[in-house]
Order: sequence, then structure tokens, then C-alpha cells
Amino acid sequence: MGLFLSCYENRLDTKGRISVPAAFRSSLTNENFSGVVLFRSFTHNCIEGLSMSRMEKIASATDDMGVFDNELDDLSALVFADARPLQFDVTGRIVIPEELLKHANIKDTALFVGRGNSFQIWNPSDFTKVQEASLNSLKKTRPLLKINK
Amino acid sequence: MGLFLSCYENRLDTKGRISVPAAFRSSLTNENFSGVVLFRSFTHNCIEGLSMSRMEKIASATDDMGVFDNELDDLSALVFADARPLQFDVTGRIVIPEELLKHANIKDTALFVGRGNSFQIWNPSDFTKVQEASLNSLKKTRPLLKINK
DNA sequence: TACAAAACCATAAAAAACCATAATTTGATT
DNA sequence: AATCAAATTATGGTTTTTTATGGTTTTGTA
Repeated sequence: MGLFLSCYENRLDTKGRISVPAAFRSSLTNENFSGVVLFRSFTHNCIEGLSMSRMEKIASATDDMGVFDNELDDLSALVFADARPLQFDVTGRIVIPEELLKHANIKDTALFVGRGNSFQIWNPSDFTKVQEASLNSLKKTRPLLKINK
Repeated sequence: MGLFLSCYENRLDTKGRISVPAAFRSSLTNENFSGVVLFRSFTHNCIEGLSMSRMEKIASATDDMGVFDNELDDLSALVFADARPLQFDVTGRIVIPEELLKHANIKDTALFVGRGNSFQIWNPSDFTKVQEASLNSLKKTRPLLKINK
């Protein structure tokens, strides 16, 4: 699977449709399911996005843990219950459910943010704030050399 | 993968295109993705360059760390969000996004600087200054023997 | 029937592919 | 070492395709 990289800002139309960035779509060309899976982030006011195959990996990972790790089991249960499979239309658009938009405080513009094997969808100005904060805290601790190992 | 070695100065055309040095391109011949990944350096006013496969290694490394290493998670999130996958055209050119050019203070000429497993792109005169400063500090501290250990 | 969801059609702007050429490098031959 | 031919490279300009976005029509179904 291709990585989700960079950021793309797109707009919702009157019918709630929004284009998933072409670069993200082409990371999903080998997928069986022509679309994405979205759910509300636990940690931020944003939407988490995954491919269906990655969702299936999470499922088998929790299977492997068996019934013994209750915490992980509960967590994945929440994810599955909240997850929305959304199929692309011909031009690569999806309709993001109202609940998710509300959780991420998204009105008419959304920012698709690459996270490697997954992505997030943000209210653009919310993301700017969080990103700056994160950058500042990193500059203090400077774990930067780890990148190039 | 071949190493990125030496420095090459190339020019941007009116459409923002610039040739990636042939020597760098031939270090990437075995890559699936015919291009490079660029992002803004955290430490200097320059652009960092990597192969896609190296980016994928970072992605799986962060996956392995899981949700437990928040610091690494934040760091990779920043990198992935900022990273721009740029595909070569037929003649080996890319278009460097405006934001990156601005960060590196690049106008019409750019210097590709080999860094072994990665490379950087600099404003030529900026690089000269930084390199001289770096050389001077090395002459004082003389940590040179450590290189071959 | 009425309503929501899906399929269909259209278009301006952005990105990619295409074509051309001068300059440079390589390599072969003397 | 010197020369020339061939290949590669960096660079410039043009054409075609893709993309994001908007609107309309059809379908399914409650």
C-alpha cells in the first residue's frame, strides 16, 4: 500500500460531498474496497481515515490477542462500532457523515492530513494550532536524529 | 540503494521545474516510486530529500512503536504531513512546492547536496556560509577520528 | 408519492505528458 | 593525448490529461 503523505485542503459542496485527494486515492488503487473507512479520533477533534485492508489487519490483530487483553478488545470494539465505510463516487468523492463532521468541527472546508499508513481529516485552522504546538514541544526535546536512522 | 554523493547546482525554469541531478536519479533506479520525497528541514533553512522506500521504513518503524511512544508518534506525524512525494517527469525534473522553496530561501538556483542515505536542497550561497561555519567548529573540536570507528 | 442516495454530465484550473534543443559528457578511434 | 561521434543531460516551450467542483437526472425505497 502506498503511504498517505502531505496535506490537501478541499471543500464540501452543498450536498456534503468532498473530493478525497487524488494522491490519497492512488494510495488505495490495489484495494478491494474502492473507498475509505472513517471514525472519530479518540485523542483529537479530528477524523481518522484508513483503508479497508488496514481495518482488517486491526481485526486480525485483536483476534490474535484473544480474549485476554480486555483493554485492546474494548478499544477495537469502539473503533469497529464507530467506523464508517465510505465508497468513492466516480470522481473520487465521499459524503462524510454528520456526526464525524461535528466531532471534527468541520463546516465547509476540510484538511486531509497524511500520517503514513493512515490519514486524518481536520478543520484547517484547528490543525494549524495543534501542529504548531507539537512542533514547539519537539524543538525542546529534540529527538530529531532518530529520523535518519 | 546507492548513496547520494557530491553537490550539483541546477536552475528552476519559469514553471518551477528543476532537474534532479542524474547521479541522484541513478541512486534511485531500483525504487518502486520514480521520484523523491521532500520536506522542510527542522534544523536548517533547507529542504530534506529521501527515497520513498526510506519513508516507508519510517512508517513501519512508527507502526511498531505503536501508540506507546508519543514523542516519536508526534515527530513522524509532522514528517508525514509535511512530506511531498514528487514524481520525476520524463527528463528527471520535479516541481518543488512553493512552501518548500520559501523555507529554503530558493529563488532561481538550487544546490543538491549529497548526504549519503539522504540529500538536501539549499540556496547555494546559504549553504556555503553554513558549511564554512560547520568546518570551523570541526577544526576546533577535532572529532574527526570518530568517523571511522 | 416523496425523499434520500446514487449515477450522470459539465467545466475551469491545475498537473502531467509531450516535443524540441543546446550543452555537456562519454566512449571510441586514432 | 587529441579528435570526433554518439549518448546523455539540463533546459525551454506546448499540448493533453487529470482533478476538484458544481449542477442535474435517475434510481431505489420507505
